[in-house]
Amino acid sequence: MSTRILDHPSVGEIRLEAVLHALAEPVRLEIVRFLADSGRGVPCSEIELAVSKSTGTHHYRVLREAGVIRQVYHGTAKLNSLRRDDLDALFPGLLDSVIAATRRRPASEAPS
Amino acid sequence: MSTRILDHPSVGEIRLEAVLHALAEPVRLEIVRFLADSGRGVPCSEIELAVSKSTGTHHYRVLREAGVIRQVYHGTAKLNSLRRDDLDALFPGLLDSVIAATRRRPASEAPS
DNA sequence: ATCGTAGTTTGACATTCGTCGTAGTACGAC
DNA sequence: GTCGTACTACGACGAATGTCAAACTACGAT
Repeated sequence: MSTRILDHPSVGEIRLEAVLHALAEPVRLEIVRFLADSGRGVPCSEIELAVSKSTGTHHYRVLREAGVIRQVYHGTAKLNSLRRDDLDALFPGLLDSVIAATRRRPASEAPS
Repeated sequence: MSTRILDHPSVGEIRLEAVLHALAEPVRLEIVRFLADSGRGVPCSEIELAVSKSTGTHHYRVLREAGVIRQVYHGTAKLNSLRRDDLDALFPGLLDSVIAATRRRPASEAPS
């Protein structure tokens, strides 16, 4: 059998450092931006990343273990969504400001 | 002679990932919290950190190179201050939410 | 039962990171 | 000048991180 249920940190277990660390990476920031835009559970396969599949899996896990996203299985797909409510309650304004900044500067960009 | 003038990124050079990475570390977060509380140029020696002096220097540099703090020499002391204005302009709400969260959970803490 | 799709796990690797001690530089005071 | 204070620079070290390919598991459909 499988561990089809994924471990998520409870709200009380979410640490600021872990969240910031999770967000401080271009690939993961791209995932967060995408999830913020599409609002609902998105399968990993729908988000095109510039890295291999296993690296993608790794980044999703970092985000989940930091408490940034929620992942639930739905058949063979794994639906990802932002934990907006929890993060907003813990760190009001944090996610909003990061997402807003990410939208202004599309992904990763070179300074002028 | 000396390089008594320190390089700071211009506002346009500040990258979100670098700022988040700089903030995603307990010692650096402690420095930021301290600077936010005391408002003005604070010498490194005034902030007691749980690491050696050379490690402290390293963390100050990471913060400066990410654009989070400004450092200016004043005699032999190096005065540190938050780049609140620049960060607020670039990422409105980000610094505020991080500082607020840091104040709620003193430094680094274990989940319940 | 077979196949394909979706995602994971396991090693491996190079890079970055946080840490330290030691030696060094810059400046003010004496 | 000499001394002390404040901070830096240089290795060095182990730990963590991002990356990949290859082999694997889980599920749905045929």
